[in-house]
Amino acid sequence: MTGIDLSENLEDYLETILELEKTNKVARVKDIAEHRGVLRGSVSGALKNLAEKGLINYEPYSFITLTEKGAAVAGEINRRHRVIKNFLIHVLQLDENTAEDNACRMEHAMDRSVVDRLVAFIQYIDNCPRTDTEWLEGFARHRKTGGKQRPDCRVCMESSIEKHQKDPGSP
Amino acid sequence: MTGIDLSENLEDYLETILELEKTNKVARVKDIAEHRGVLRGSVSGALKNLAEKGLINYEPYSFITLTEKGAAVAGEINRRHRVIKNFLIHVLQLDENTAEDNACRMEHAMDRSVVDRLVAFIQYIDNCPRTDTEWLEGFARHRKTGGKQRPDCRVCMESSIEKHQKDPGSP
DNA sequence: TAACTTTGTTAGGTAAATCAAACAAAGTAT
DNA sequence: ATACTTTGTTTGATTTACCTAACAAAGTTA
Repeated sequence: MTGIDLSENLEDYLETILELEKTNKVARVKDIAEHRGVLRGSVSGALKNLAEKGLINYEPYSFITLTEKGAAVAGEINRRHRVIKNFLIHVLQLDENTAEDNACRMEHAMDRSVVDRLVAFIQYIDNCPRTDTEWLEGFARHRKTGGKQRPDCRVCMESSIEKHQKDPGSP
Repeated sequence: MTGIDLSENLEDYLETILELEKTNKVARVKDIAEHRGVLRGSVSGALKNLAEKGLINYEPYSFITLTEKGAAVAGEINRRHRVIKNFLIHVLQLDENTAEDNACRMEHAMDRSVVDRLVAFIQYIDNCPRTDTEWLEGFARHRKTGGKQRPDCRVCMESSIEKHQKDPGSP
């Protein structure tokens, strides 16, 4: 889509550079190395590679910034990351760390089309009055009780209908 | 969990061998190579590796089978694959091919804990009368209309309540 | 059983990534 | 400005996974 086929590694480098740009204006080899848990020497090689592909502005010993093209690619990867993490935290109700770690890996494994569908799904959950906060709390309960203990479904659903009548726009 | 840390590649080899065992009783180098889209020479190397790790029964020129340990690992990977694919098809409503391709990649990227949570989520959807077939059809509609055109939510939910009254065990 | 085909192995080479460690450039401080 | 520290680069080795191509074993057929 963005017209570029990068290895997972290079994608991660781009994402790292994007984050460092956000906090520090520019990225430096040392910071990239720390962020990614590799040695500085390893970073230099990757940077040459990204520069050749026209994704970063880079001269030896210079600061590093994303080109327009690089920013587009990094933004797309970052979007995937955020969508997946959001799903893991707010729908699957996983903890922050697990969500972050898994999102980091999943973002390389999922097609754009799948991420888009996940966005639509989250949006549907957010808009349909069936799947409101009560429903999400129900999932937490379901997990904890192993799905054994079923609540009174009629009562549960009617309460959501009432809420939706009062404020059809909320959840 | 299974006490083994394999590369994505070796995981894929194991999974392939499991599938070939199912259809052909044993796996052969040629079939593995075809299945994975690599040359036979590449397979030999991987097999030595898996044999060293005690995951397959393998002597040069012999048939290949999974050891008990190998079958456990392959089974776990295969379970992930099935769960993810099931979610992609039945919840996100993606087509078979997209689901298969993405599941193949995602299975290496997701912790067991996340897959377990996904299982619980699917189970919750299957059991809660709010998220019945009608709700899933609603998602299809929501996507096609871009989420603009909202149905009458009260009517929609009441119809599900009624169905649930008649047959509380169905969805 | 001898010749041919298929299947499996080995050897040597390539491409990512990494590391360790020597080296060079830049930045800082006295 | 010189010495010291930090930061960045380079080189050579290692690992994983692949390929090509030559070779060897097994299976098939006449």
